[in-house]
Amino acid sequence: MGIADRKVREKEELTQQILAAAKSLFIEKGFEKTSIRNIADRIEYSPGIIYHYFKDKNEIFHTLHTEGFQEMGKRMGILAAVENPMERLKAMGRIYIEFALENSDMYDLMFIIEAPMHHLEDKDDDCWTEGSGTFKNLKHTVKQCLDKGYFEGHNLDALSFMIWSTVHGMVSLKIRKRTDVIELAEEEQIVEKGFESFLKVLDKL
Amino acid sequence: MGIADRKVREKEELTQQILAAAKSLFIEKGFEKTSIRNIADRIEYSPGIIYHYFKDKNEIFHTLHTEGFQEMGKRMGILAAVENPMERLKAMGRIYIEFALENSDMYDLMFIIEAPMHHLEDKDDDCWTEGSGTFKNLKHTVKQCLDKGYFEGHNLDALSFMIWSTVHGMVSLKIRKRTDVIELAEEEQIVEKGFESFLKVLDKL
DNA sequence: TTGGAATATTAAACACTGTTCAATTATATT
DNA sequence: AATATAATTGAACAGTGTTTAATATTCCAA
Repeated sequence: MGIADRKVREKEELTQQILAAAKSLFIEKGFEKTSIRNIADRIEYSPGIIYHYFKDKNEIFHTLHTEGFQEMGKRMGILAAVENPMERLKAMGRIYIEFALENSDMYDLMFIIEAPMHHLEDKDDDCWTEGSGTFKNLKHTVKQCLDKGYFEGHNLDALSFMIWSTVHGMVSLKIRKRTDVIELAEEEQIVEKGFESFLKVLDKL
Repeated sequence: MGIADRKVREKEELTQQILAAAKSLFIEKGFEKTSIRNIADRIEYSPGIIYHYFKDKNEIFHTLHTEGFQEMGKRMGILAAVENPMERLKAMGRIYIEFALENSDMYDLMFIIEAPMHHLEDKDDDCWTEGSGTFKNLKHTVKQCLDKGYFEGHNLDALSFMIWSTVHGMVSLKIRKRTDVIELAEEEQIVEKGFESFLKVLDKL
């Protein structure tokens, strides 16, 4: 059935074209300001066609969202090699920030943007399964730190959430441009500097 | 000049009506999904009138933004009474979180939303003057802590930014609904629990 | 090779959006 | 009461997401 195969391939190709166009437009103009017509223009098809490949605009976002978590998961993969949980925790933070700043559009999509969370609320999609998987990994590492005697007197859930919040807070303030107004000496490196402070804090715990 | 006075008063009244309607709609539906026609409907005027009171939709946002910082500044006012900088820092965090969760719409407007930062970039409006003022206050308190021997080995700017990021991260994850997907035992109180962890961390520094 | 079925794609339409502006209504002054 | 001024309107423009009937293309069997 070579023909059917080719058709599947062609359909897949257009799907990828739509996703690529949508992604680059989301980066350029943001989710809200990207229109279906914009996407259709870029791939040189009529707007209607998009609704034969995706239910609606949110589903396009949703698909990219999932891809984002997969990319992040891939990057976190190397952490398995790090034996010491404290070192792993620090490396996790570094990779997290690196990913966020290098793919700020994706990060925005994954952790900041408002649009389509309701999509994920009821259905347990792969998407936030990945997402909560990432958080579970963090918790796992924090747990190992606790077991080793670090972070004495801390609650696992609360501490894990706080750690996540710290790195998320830094990158999201940066991404949403709340750092350049704040009159800091080295605004450009503030996230890196902040992360160094974060590492120092971890060492003292 | 009683007539002119009344006219000014009436104009001011309609301005306030527009702002009140816009605010409540922003809370209900969010900034993007609130239309000028929605606002006009609520105050029972035609859409056009709004453009005689505000330059555009962004200016409405901008005005509310400023009000948000004023309200926050007011709340931070009581901190002047707290002598001990460490205690003041903790209280600051508590007030910040309290404000953010009680006025999540405003907080969203002030620190998360993307829309109209370009408005503030060139002009030095009262708005982010207030905003950076809040951060300057934080820095001032952190400085006093450093002077008292706390936070040894830390850089002022970096540590202040990290502290701000931690509280911002917690409330923004909550506001943008990234906490209810994460499968935590007590999701409802996670920000409070996280803040307790934060306080414990401060004590160990 | 051709006819018909299946599929892919389109263009037009619907109800919405922010914004502008000429026309209208209401108010104030002379 | 007539006129000047200010406030308000509603229609229009160009854009949005989405649906759908019509069209174009591709496929397979006769």
